[in-house]
Amino acid sequence: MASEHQLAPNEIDGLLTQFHEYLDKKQLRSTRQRDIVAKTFFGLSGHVNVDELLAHARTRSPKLGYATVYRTLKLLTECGLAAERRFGNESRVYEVAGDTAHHDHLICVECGHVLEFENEEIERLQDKVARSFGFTLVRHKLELYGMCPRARGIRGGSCPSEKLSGDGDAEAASK
Amino acid sequence: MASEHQLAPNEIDGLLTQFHEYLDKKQLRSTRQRDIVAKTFFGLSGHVNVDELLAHARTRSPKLGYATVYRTLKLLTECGLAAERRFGNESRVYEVAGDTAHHDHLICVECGHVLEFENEEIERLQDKVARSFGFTLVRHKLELYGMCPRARGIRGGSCPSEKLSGDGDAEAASK
DNA sequence: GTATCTGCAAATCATTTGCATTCTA
DNA sequence: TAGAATGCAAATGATTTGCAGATAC
Repeated sequence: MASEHQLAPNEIDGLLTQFHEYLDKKQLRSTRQRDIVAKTFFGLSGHVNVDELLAHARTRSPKLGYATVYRTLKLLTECGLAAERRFGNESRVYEVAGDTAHHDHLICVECGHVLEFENEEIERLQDKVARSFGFTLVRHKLELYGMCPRARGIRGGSCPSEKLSGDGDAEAASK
Repeated sequence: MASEHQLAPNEIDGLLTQFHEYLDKKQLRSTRQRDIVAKTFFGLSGHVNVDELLAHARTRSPKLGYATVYRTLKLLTECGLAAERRFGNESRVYEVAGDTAHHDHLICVECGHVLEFENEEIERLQDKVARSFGFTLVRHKLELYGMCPRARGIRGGSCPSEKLSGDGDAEAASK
């Protein structure tokens, strides 16, 4: 999918430690399942949906259920290690925190493929706007919806915008 | 709600005409219910959710059902007269098209109140980014989440950010 | 030991769909 | 009149919740 790099094992451990610290602080318990869900999540890249995460996590803990995954993702989101996203009408996907801070999304309205980009200047302006209203910016969500070059020409045809993203990954047929 | 102005009757009629043209073009039928839903929608300002819209529309057509409202909103969205939004985990709300073109949202993470803003410069940059990927920008969604001044000081207290927006409308207790 | 967590199944919520009936072109 | 739209109710899909048993502290 988009432009994410797998995290290195030591990075994963770092995030897991942060998770544990959060659990401690909130006097919640550190359990085998929570660790599995968290580590599995950190090990995945890009936009992770609940089904995917559950499937992967079940290789380590077969009886794991949706409820636990949802509950754990909620915790991860609370402590900032995961970020929820929703594109168009799709259902939720989650991203690992590290990525989160500084990238936004460019979505092809024809083929649905999602690219990621960063733009310091836009971020700066966002901050400025927020401050002008007296707000302290916590996070933001910017999604650009457009037509990729192919889609614009060949309306109705397939729209392999991923060919443009430089990470050659054929997931456009999804959904 | 945010900073919307009620549309004038002639503006509403204009939009309704556009809707009819779209229906024509698609060879769909113009019906009493569709008109009622559309006009009711155009007459509401700000972020309209389906329940609200249904409730209002039922004053004119009591047996109107959810299905029709959803189906009509889908049409309105297709032809660009409505825009779907989704903030955080809330369910969908719709905005009338006119508004849509050039404003984005600033949301207080404490009190949930939503302000609107416009920023030409950000728009320009968005366009630039999209073009740099070869995309033609169709629409965008920018949401800034932050803490309003009161919330930052008085954590846990109420967060009447609407007091700042200059349109003195007390809907913060919503949700 | 006790409060918290898990896993299951049942519940909920928003949205969509099937179908008999009603209406528009 | 034929094809499309409505309104109801039932279906769906995603997410949440209740609860009995398992587990962490």
